[in-house]
Amino acid sequence: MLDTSSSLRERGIQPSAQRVAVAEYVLTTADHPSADIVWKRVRERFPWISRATVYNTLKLFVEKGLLNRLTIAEDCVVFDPVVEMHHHFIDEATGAIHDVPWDRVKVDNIDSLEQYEVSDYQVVMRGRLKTDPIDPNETTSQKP
Amino acid sequence: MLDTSSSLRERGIQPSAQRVAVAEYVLTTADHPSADIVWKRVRERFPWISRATVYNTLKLFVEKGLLNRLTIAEDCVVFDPVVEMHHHFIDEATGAIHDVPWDRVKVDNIDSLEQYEVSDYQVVMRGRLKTDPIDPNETTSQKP
DNA sequence: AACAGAAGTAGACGAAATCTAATTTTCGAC
DNA sequence: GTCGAAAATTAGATTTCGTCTACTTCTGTT
Repeated sequence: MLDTSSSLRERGIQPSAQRVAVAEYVLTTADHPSADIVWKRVRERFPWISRATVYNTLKLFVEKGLLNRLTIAEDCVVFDPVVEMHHHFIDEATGAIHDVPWDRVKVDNIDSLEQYEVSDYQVVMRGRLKTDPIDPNETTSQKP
Repeated sequence: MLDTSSSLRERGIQPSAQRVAVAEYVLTTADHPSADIVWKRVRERFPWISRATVYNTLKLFVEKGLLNRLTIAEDCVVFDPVVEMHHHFIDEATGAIHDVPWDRVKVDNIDSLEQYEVSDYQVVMRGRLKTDPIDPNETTSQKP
Protein backbone atom coordinates (compact mmCIF):
# COMPACT_ATOMS: atom_id res chain seq x y z
CA MET A 1 0.00 0.00 0.00
CA LEU A 2 3.07 2.19 0.41
CA ASP A 3 3.16 3.12 -3.20
CA THR A 4 0.35 1.82 -5.34
CA SER A 5 0.83 4.84 -7.51
CA SER A 6 4.40 4.06 -8.50
CA SER A 7 3.77 0.36 -8.92
CA LEU A 8 1.09 1.29 -11.44
CA ARG A 9 3.58 3.52 -13.18
CA GLU A 10 6.11 0.67 -13.29
CA ARG A 11 3.58 -1.32 -15.23
CA GLY A 12 3.07 1.44 -17.73
CA ILE A 13 -0.13 2.73 -16.21
CA GLN A 14 -0.65 6.43 -15.71
CA PRO A 15 -1.75 6.68 -12.06
CA SER A 16 -4.72 8.68 -10.87
CA ALA A 17 -6.69 8.81 -7.66
CA GLN A 18 -9.40 6.64 -9.22
CA ARG A 19 -7.01 4.03 -10.54
CA VAL A 20 -5.22 3.82 -7.23
CA ALA A 21 -8.55 3.33 -5.47
CA VAL A 22 -9.55 0.53 -7.82
CA ALA A 23 -6.10 -1.05 -7.54
CA GLU A 24 -6.10 -0.98 -3.76
CA TYR A 25 -9.28 -2.94 -3.66
CA VAL A 26 -9.07 -5.32 -6.57
CA LEU A 27 -5.39 -6.21 -6.33
CA THR A 28 -5.64 -7.30 -2.72
CA THR A 29 -8.97 -9.10 -2.51
CA ALA A 30 -9.54 -12.85 -2.65
CA ASP A 31 -13.22 -12.36 -3.47
CA HIS A 32 -13.13 -12.72 -7.26
CA PRO A 33 -15.48 -9.77 -7.70
CA SER A 34 -17.40 -8.87 -10.82
CA ALA A 35 -16.91 -5.44 -12.36
CA ASP A 36 -20.04 -4.05 -10.75
CA ILE A 37 -19.00 -5.38 -7.35
CA VAL A 38 -15.68 -3.60 -7.76
CA TRP A 39 -17.59 -0.44 -8.55
CA LYS A 40 -19.74 -0.81 -5.42
CA ARG A 41 -16.78 -1.53 -3.16
CA VAL A 42 -14.64 1.32 -4.45
CA ARG A 43 -17.57 3.72 -4.18
CA GLU A 44 -17.70 3.09 -0.45
CA ARG A 45 -14.49 5.09 -0.20
CA PHE A 46 -14.73 7.16 -3.38
CA PRO A 47 -18.45 7.80 -3.85
CA TRP A 48 -17.88 10.05 -6.83
CA ILE A 49 -16.18 7.46 -9.04
CA SER A 50 -18.18 6.59 -12.13
CA ARG A 51 -19.03 3.17 -13.42
CA ALA A 52 -17.33 3.79 -16.75
CA THR A 53 -14.06 4.60 -15.02
CA VAL A 54 -14.13 1.38 -13.04
CA TYR A 55 -14.89 -0.69 -16.12
CA ASN A 56 -12.19 1.06 -18.14
CA THR A 57 -9.68 0.66 -15.33
CA LEU A 58 -10.35 -3.06 -14.94
CA LYS A 59 -9.95 -3.53 -18.67
CA LEU A 60 -6.65 -1.68 -18.54
CA PHE A 61 -5.38 -3.70 -15.57
CA VAL A 62 -6.15 -6.92 -17.41
CA GLU A 63 -4.36 -5.68 -20.53
CA LYS A 64 -1.33 -4.77 -18.44
CA GLY A 65 -1.29 -8.14 -16.69
CA LEU A 66 -2.13 -6.97 -13.18
CA LEU A 67 -5.41 -8.83 -13.16
CA ASN A 68 -6.70 -12.14 -14.34
CA ARG A 69 -10.02 -12.18 -16.14
CA LEU A 70 -12.08 -15.28 -15.41
CA THR A 71 -15.26 -16.32 -17.16
CA ILE A 72 -16.60 -18.59 -14.45
CA ALA A 73 -19.19 -16.32 -12.84
CA GLU A 74 -21.92 -18.35 -11.19
CA ASP A 75 -24.89 -16.54 -12.69
CA CYS A 76 -23.85 -16.44 -16.31
CA VAL A 77 -24.74 -19.62 -18.07
CA VAL A 78 -24.69 -21.42 -21.39
CA PHE A 79 -26.23 -24.78 -22.24
CA ASP A 80 -24.72 -27.92 -23.70
CA PRO A 81 -26.69 -30.95 -24.83
CA VAL A 82 -23.66 -33.15 -24.15
CA VAL A 83 -24.37 -34.25 -20.60
CA GLU A 84 -21.52 -36.73 -20.20
CA MET A 85 -18.42 -35.39 -18.47
CA HIS A 86 -16.16 -33.59 -20.90
CA HIS A 87 -13.80 -30.67 -21.14
CA HIS A 88 -14.09 -27.38 -23.00
CA PHE A 89 -11.93 -25.42 -25.37
CA ILE A 90 -12.72 -21.77 -26.01
CA ASP A 91 -11.58 -20.33 -29.31
CA GLU A 92 -10.14 -16.93 -28.45
CA ALA A 93 -10.67 -15.69 -31.97
CA THR A 94 -14.41 -16.24 -32.07
CA GLY A 95 -15.48 -17.05 -28.53
CA ALA A 96 -16.87 -20.36 -29.74
CA ILE A 97 -16.92 -23.17 -27.20
CA HIS A 98 -15.84 -26.65 -28.30
CA ASP A 99 -16.48 -29.89 -26.45
CA VAL A 100 -13.37 -31.95 -25.75
CA PRO A 101 -13.89 -35.66 -25.03
CA TRP A 102 -13.20 -36.70 -21.46
CA ASP A 103 -10.35 -39.09 -22.19
CA ARG A 104 -8.36 -36.67 -24.29
CA VAL A 105 -7.09 -34.87 -21.21
CA LYS A 106 -5.91 -36.54 -18.04
CA VAL A 107 -6.46 -34.95 -14.65
CA ASP A 108 -4.92 -36.23 -11.44
CA ASN A 109 -4.84 -35.52 -7.71
CA ILE A 110 -8.38 -34.13 -7.56
CA ASP A 111 -9.25 -36.43 -4.67
CA SER A 112 -6.11 -35.56 -2.74
CA LEU A 113 -7.38 -32.05 -2.06
CA GLU A 114 -7.94 -31.97 1.67
CA GLN A 115 -10.31 -29.06 1.94
CA TYR A 116 -12.58 -29.69 -1.03
CA GLU A 117 -15.23 -32.28 -1.69
CA VAL A 118 -15.20 -32.12 -5.48
CA SER A 119 -18.41 -33.34 -7.09
CA ASP A 120 -17.68 -32.18 -10.62
CA TYR A 121 -14.74 -30.83 -12.55
CA GLN A 122 -13.45 -30.11 -16.01
CA VAL A 123 -10.52 -28.56 -17.80
CA VAL A 124 -11.26 -25.25 -19.47
CA MET A 125 -8.79 -24.40 -22.23
CA ARG A 126 -8.33 -21.26 -24.29
CA GLY A 127 -6.45 -20.74 -27.48
CA ARG A 128 -6.59 -20.91 -31.24
CA LEU A 129 -7.69 -23.54 -33.67
CA LYS A 130 -4.58 -25.16 -35.09
CA THR A 131 -5.58 -26.06 -38.61
CA ASP A 132 -8.09 -27.24 -41.12
CA PRO A 133 -11.36 -25.61 -40.16
CA ILE A 134 -13.14 -27.81 -42.70
CA ASP A 135 -12.04 -31.05 -41.01
CA PRO A 136 -15.15 -33.25 -40.83
CA ASN A 137 -14.06 -34.99 -37.61
CA GLU A 138 -14.32 -31.82 -35.59
CA THR A 139 -15.58 -32.67 -32.10
CA THR A 140 -18.05 -29.85 -32.02
CA SER A 141 -19.75 -30.34 -35.37
CA GLN A 142 -22.14 -33.03 -34.40
CA LYS A 143 -25.14 -31.80 -36.31
CA PRO A 144 -26.93 -34.58 -38.16
CA MET B 1 -36.47 -35.57 -34.85
CA LEU B 2 -39.00 -38.30 -35.46
CA ASP B 3 -40.38 -38.10 -31.98
CA THR B 4 -39.05 -35.37 -29.78
CA SER B 5 -42.38 -35.39 -28.05
CA SER B 6 -42.18 -38.97 -26.82
CA SER B 7 -38.52 -38.74 -25.90
CA LEU B 8 -39.45 -35.85 -23.63
CA ARG B 9 -42.19 -38.00 -22.15
CA GLU B 10 -39.69 -40.81 -21.54
CA ARG B 11 -37.69 -38.40 -19.43
CA GLY B 12 -40.72 -37.48 -17.36
CA ILE B 13 -41.40 -34.23 -19.16
CA GLN B 14 -44.91 -33.34 -20.22
CA PRO B 15 -44.51 -32.40 -23.89
CA SER B 16 -45.94 -29.27 -25.45
CA ALA B 17 -45.41 -27.44 -28.71
CA GLN B 18 -43.15 -24.94 -26.95
CA ARG B 19 -41.05 -27.54 -25.18
CA VAL B 20 -40.61 -29.51 -28.37
CA ALA B 21 -39.51 -26.36 -30.16
CA VAL B 22 -36.95 -25.57 -27.49
CA ALA B 23 -35.76 -29.18 -27.40
CA GLU B 24 -35.33 -29.39 -31.14
CA TYR B 25 -33.01 -26.46 -31.09
CA VAL B 26 -31.10 -26.80 -27.87
CA LEU B 27 -30.64 -30.56 -27.82
CA THR B 28 -29.10 -30.69 -31.27
CA THR B 29 -26.89 -27.61 -31.38
CA ALA B 30 -23.15 -27.49 -30.76
CA ASP B 31 -23.29 -23.74 -30.21
CA HIS B 32 -23.41 -23.62 -26.41
CA PRO B 33 -26.08 -20.92 -26.46
CA SER B 34 -27.11 -18.69 -23.57
CA ALA B 35 -30.73 -18.72 -22.47
CA ASP B 36 -31.51 -15.53 -24.35
CA ILE B 37 -29.92 -16.89 -27.51
CA VAL B 38 -32.12 -19.95 -27.21
CA TRP B 39 -35.11 -17.63 -26.92
CA LYS B 40 -34.06 -15.71 -30.02
CA ARG B 41 -33.43 -18.87 -32.08
CA VAL B 42 -36.65 -20.55 -31.09
CA ARG B 43 -38.63 -17.39 -31.79
CA GLU B 44 -37.49 -17.51 -35.40
CA ARG B 45 -39.80 -20.47 -35.79
CA PHE B 46 -42.24 -19.81 -32.94
CA PRO B 47 -42.45 -16.04 -32.69
CA TRP B 48 -45.13 -16.18 -30.03
CA ILE B 49 -43.09 -18.07 -27.44
CA SER B 50 -42.41 -16.03 -24.32
CA ARG B 51 -39.12 -15.52 -22.61
CA ALA B 52 -40.38 -16.98 -19.34
CA THR B 53 -41.34 -20.22 -21.07
CA VAL B 54 -37.91 -20.62 -22.58
CA TYR B 55 -36.18 -19.94 -19.28
CA ASN B 56 -38.50 -22.32 -17.42
CA THR B 57 -38.04 -25.00 -20.06
CA LEU B 58 -34.26 -24.78 -19.96
CA LYS B 59 -34.33 -25.03 -16.18
CA LEU B 60 -36.54 -28.10 -16.45
CA PHE B 61 -34.30 -29.74 -19.04
CA VAL B 62 -31.29 -29.23 -16.81
CA GLU B 63 -33.15 -30.70 -13.81
CA LYS B 64 -34.12 -33.71 -15.89
CA GLY B 65 -30.59 -34.24 -17.13
CA LEU B 66 -31.15 -33.48 -20.80
CA LEU B 67 -28.94 -30.43 -20.70
CA ASN B 68 -25.67 -29.43 -19.14
CA ARG B 69 -25.45 -26.04 -17.50
CA LEU B 70 -22.04 -24.40 -17.94
CA THR B 71 -20.83 -21.22 -16.30
CA ILE B 72 -18.15 -20.34 -18.83
CA ALA B 73 -19.96 -17.68 -20.85
CA GLU B 74 -17.49 -15.38 -22.54
CA ASP B 75 -19.13 -12.11 -21.51
CA CYS B 76 -19.64 -12.78 -17.82
CA VAL B 77 -16.49 -12.04 -15.97
CA VAL B 78 -14.89 -11.86 -12.56
CA PHE B 79 -11.42 -10.63 -11.65
CA ASP B 80 -8.58 -12.28 -9.80
CA PRO B 81 -5.38 -10.54 -8.71
CA VAL B 82 -3.53 -13.87 -8.80
CA VAL B 83 -2.10 -13.78 -12.30
CA GLU B 84 0.05 -16.89 -12.05
CA MET B 85 -1.51 -20.04 -13.48
CA HIS B 86 -3.79 -21.73 -11.00
CA HIS B 87 -7.02 -23.68 -10.78
CA HIS B 88 -10.39 -22.77 -9.31
CA PHE B 89 -12.81 -24.39 -6.94
CA ILE B 90 -16.38 -23.11 -6.75
CA ASP B 91 -18.23 -23.69 -3.52
CA GLU B 92 -21.69 -24.80 -4.57
CA ALA B 93 -23.17 -23.71 -1.26
CA THR B 94 -22.14 -20.08 -1.48
CA GLY B 95 -20.88 -19.55 -5.02
CA ALA B 96 -17.54 -18.45 -3.62
CA ILE B 97 -14.54 -19.01 -5.85
CA HIS B 98 -11.33 -20.35 -4.33
CA ASP B 99 -7.90 -20.32 -5.90
CA VAL B 100 -6.21 -23.72 -6.04
CA PRO B 101 -2.41 -23.74 -6.43
CA TRP B 102 -1.16 -24.97 -9.76
CA ASP B 103 0.78 -27.98 -8.48
CA ARG B 104 -2.09 -29.40 -6.46
CA VAL B 105 -3.75 -30.80 -9.56
CA LYS B 106 -1.96 -32.53 -12.40
CA VAL B 107 -3.15 -32.16 -15.97
CA ASP B 108 -1.76 -34.19 -18.87
CA ASN B 109 -2.10 -34.58 -22.61
CA ILE B 110 -2.99 -30.94 -23.26
CA ASP B 111 -0.31 -30.65 -25.94
CA SER B 112 -1.40 -33.84 -27.67
CA LEU B 113 -4.62 -32.22 -28.83
CA GLU B 114 -4.25 -32.06 -32.59
CA GLN B 115 -6.79 -29.39 -33.39
CA TYR B 116 -6.16 -26.91 -30.61
CA GLU B 117 -3.31 -24.53 -29.92
CA VAL B 118 -3.88 -24.16 -26.17
CA SER B 119 -2.41 -20.97 -24.75
CA ASP B 120 -4.01 -21.19 -21.33
CA TYR B 121 -5.92 -23.73 -19.29
CA GLN B 122 -7.13 -24.53 -15.83
CA VAL B 123 -9.22 -27.05 -13.95
CA VAL B 124 -12.57 -25.74 -12.73
CA MET B 125 -13.95 -27.75 -9.84
CA ARG B 126 -17.29 -27.58 -8.08
CA GLY B 127 -18.34 -29.02 -4.78
CA ARG B 128 -18.50 -28.46 -1.06
CA LEU B 129 -15.98 -27.41 1.50
CA LYS B 130 -14.94 -30.48 3.44
CA THR B 131 -14.24 -29.10 6.89
CA ASP B 132 -13.09 -26.37 9.17
CA PRO B 133 -14.17 -23.10 7.62
CA ILE B 134 -12.03 -21.23 10.15
CA ASP B 135 -8.83 -22.96 9.03
CA PRO B 136 -6.19 -20.22 8.72
CA ASN B 137 -4.31 -22.02 5.92
CA GLU B 138 -7.17 -21.58 3.47
CA THR B 139 -5.75 -21.19 -0.04
CA THR B 140 -7.91 -18.18 -0.79
CA SER B 141 -6.95 -16.04 2.16
CA GLN B 142 -3.69 -14.71 0.86
CA LYS B 143 -3.97 -11.17 2.08
CA PRO B 144 -0.66 -9.80 3.32
C1' DA C 1 -68.54 -31.22 -19.63
C1' DA C 2 -66.20 -29.78 -15.34
C1' DC C 3 -62.49 -29.48 -12.59
C1' DA C 4 -57.66 -29.15 -10.91
C1' DG C 5 -53.15 -28.72 -11.84
C1' DA C 6 -49.71 -27.89 -15.19
C1' DA C 7 -47.98 -24.88 -18.69
C1' DG C 8 -47.69 -20.59 -21.11
C1' DT C 9 -48.09 -15.54 -21.50
C1' DA C 10 -47.15 -10.41 -21.28
C1' DG C 11 -45.06 -7.22 -19.20
C1' DA C 12 -42.76 -5.05 -15.27
C1' DC C 13 -38.65 -4.93 -12.77
C1' DG C 14 -33.73 -4.73 -11.50
C1' DA C 15 -29.02 -5.66 -12.22
C1' DA C 16 -25.27 -5.37 -15.15
C1' DA C 17 -22.62 -4.02 -19.25
C1' DT C 18 -21.81 -0.75 -22.97
C1' DC C 19 -21.77 3.62 -25.24
C1' DT C 20 -21.72 8.58 -26.02
C1' DA C 21 -20.88 13.20 -25.57
C1' DA C 22 -19.19 16.49 -22.64
C1' DT C 23 -15.93 17.86 -19.09
C1' DT C 24 -11.65 17.65 -16.47
C1' DT C 25 -6.95 16.38 -15.74
C1' DT C 26 -2.26 15.51 -17.06
C1' DC C 27 1.97 16.01 -19.58
C1' DG C 28 5.29 17.79 -22.62
C1' DA C 29 6.80 21.78 -25.33
C1' DC C 30 7.57 26.23 -25.11
C1' DG D 1 4.18 29.10 -15.65
C1' DT D 2 1.02 28.35 -19.53
C1' DC D 3 -0.72 26.45 -23.61
C1' DG D 4 -2.61 22.76 -26.40
C1' DA D 5 -3.19 17.93 -27.31
C1' DA D 6 -4.04 13.64 -25.54
C1' DA D 7 -5.64 10.96 -21.86
C1' DA D 8 -8.83 10.21 -18.22
C1' DT D 9 -13.18 10.85 -16.02
C1' DT D 10 -17.95 11.81 -15.76
C1' DA D 11 -23.26 11.44 -15.91
C1' DG D 12 -26.57 9.47 -17.89
C1' DA D 13 -28.87 6.98 -21.65
C1' DT D 14 -29.36 2.59 -23.63
C1' DT D 15 -29.33 -2.31 -24.08
C1' DT D 16 -29.29 -6.87 -22.62
C1' DC D 17 -30.36 -10.36 -19.61
C1' DG D 18 -32.54 -12.86 -15.90
C1' DT D 19 -36.36 -12.98 -12.54
C1' DC D 20 -40.89 -12.41 -10.99
C1' DT D 21 -45.95 -11.85 -10.82
C1' DA D 22 -50.51 -12.12 -12.02
C1' DC D 23 -53.36 -13.77 -15.42
C1' DT D 24 -54.83 -16.98 -19.14
C1' DT D 25 -54.76 -21.27 -21.59
C1' DC D 26 -54.14 -26.03 -22.06
C1' DT D 27 -54.32 -31.03 -20.62
C1' DG D 28 -55.76 -35.10 -18.49
C1' DT D 29 -59.01 -37.24 -15.42
C1' DT D 30 -63.32 -38.07 -13.82
